[in-house]
Amino acid sequence: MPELPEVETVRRMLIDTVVPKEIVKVEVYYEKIVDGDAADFAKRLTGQSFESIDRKGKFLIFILSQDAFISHLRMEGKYELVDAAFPRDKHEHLSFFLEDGTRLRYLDVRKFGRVKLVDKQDYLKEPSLMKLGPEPWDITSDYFYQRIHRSEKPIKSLLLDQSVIAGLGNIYANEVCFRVGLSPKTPGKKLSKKKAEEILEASKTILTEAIRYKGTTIHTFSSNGESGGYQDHLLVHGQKNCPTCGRELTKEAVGGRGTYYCKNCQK
DNA sequence: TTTTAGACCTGTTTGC
DNA sequence: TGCAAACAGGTCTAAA
Repeated sequence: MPELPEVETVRRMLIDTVVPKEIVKVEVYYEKIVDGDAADFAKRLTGQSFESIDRKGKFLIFILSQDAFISHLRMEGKYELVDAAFPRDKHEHLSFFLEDGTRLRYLDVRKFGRVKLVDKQDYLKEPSLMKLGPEPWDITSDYFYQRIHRSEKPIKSLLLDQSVIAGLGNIYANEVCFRVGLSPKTPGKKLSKKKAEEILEASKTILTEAIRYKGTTIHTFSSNGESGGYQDHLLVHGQKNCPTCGRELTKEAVGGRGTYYCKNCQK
C-alpha cells in the first residue's frame, strides 16, 4: 500500500518522466476517480504542461502551467508511463496522452484513489491537505509528545492519524512500534517524553530507509512497473516470527487495522 | 471534543 | 472442485 516512501518514489519517477511535457488529451474511464466534474477535469487539463510534482504526506500534487491537481493513491493506485498506443489495462481509470507519444496512466485495482483539480496558487488550502500534520522530519519531539500524551488512543492509531504526523501507514506504523519495543496498544497518555522521542526518531529512520529502497512492494504497488525493495527489510509486518526472540508474532486488529507485534519483545 | 463505525472497492484467501 | 464469506486498508463522513 502506498505510504510516504512509495509516494515519494512515484513523485521522483514522475519528475523524471513527465516534466515538462504537454498534455494533448485526457481520458477518464472511471468518473468516480475524479473528485468533481470528470469532463471538466479532462477539458481543463488538455493543452497544459507539467511544471513540477510536489508531495505533502501521501498526497501527490501535480503543478501544471495554469492549474494543479492533487492525487491520492489510497490502497493500490499507481502511475505508469507507457506508449500512447499500448493497450488499455482493465484497471486503467485515467490517462494523460503526452506530446511525445507517451501516455501517463493511472491504474487502481480497487478504485479507491482520487484526483481533484485545485487552485494552483493556494493548493495548500485544500481541506484534505490543510488537515495534514507535519512530516516526521519537520517536527520536534516536544511537539509530538504534546500531540499524543493526553490521548487514550493506542500509539498505533496515533501514528496512523495523519493530522498528528503525516506519512506513516499501517505497514510502517507496525515497524516503528517494533523498532522501539513498544506494544502498539499502549495508550498515548502512558508514554514518556523519552519514549515519544524514540518513536519519532524510529519513524524518521524507517521512512528514510524505505525511500532509499524505493518503498515497499506488497501485492500490486509499483511505480512505473518497478518494484520497491523495502519489503525484504520488514521486521514484523506480514512476518511469522519475531526477528529478535524467534517467538511467533501476534496478529490482531488495533484501531481496526491488522497489526503484527511480538508480545515478548514489545511491552 | 474525541473516538468509533461504516462506506468506498475488488482480488485473494479461507472455510465449508 | 466450487461457491460464499471474510479480509486487506487510507481517508472521509456521520454518529455516538
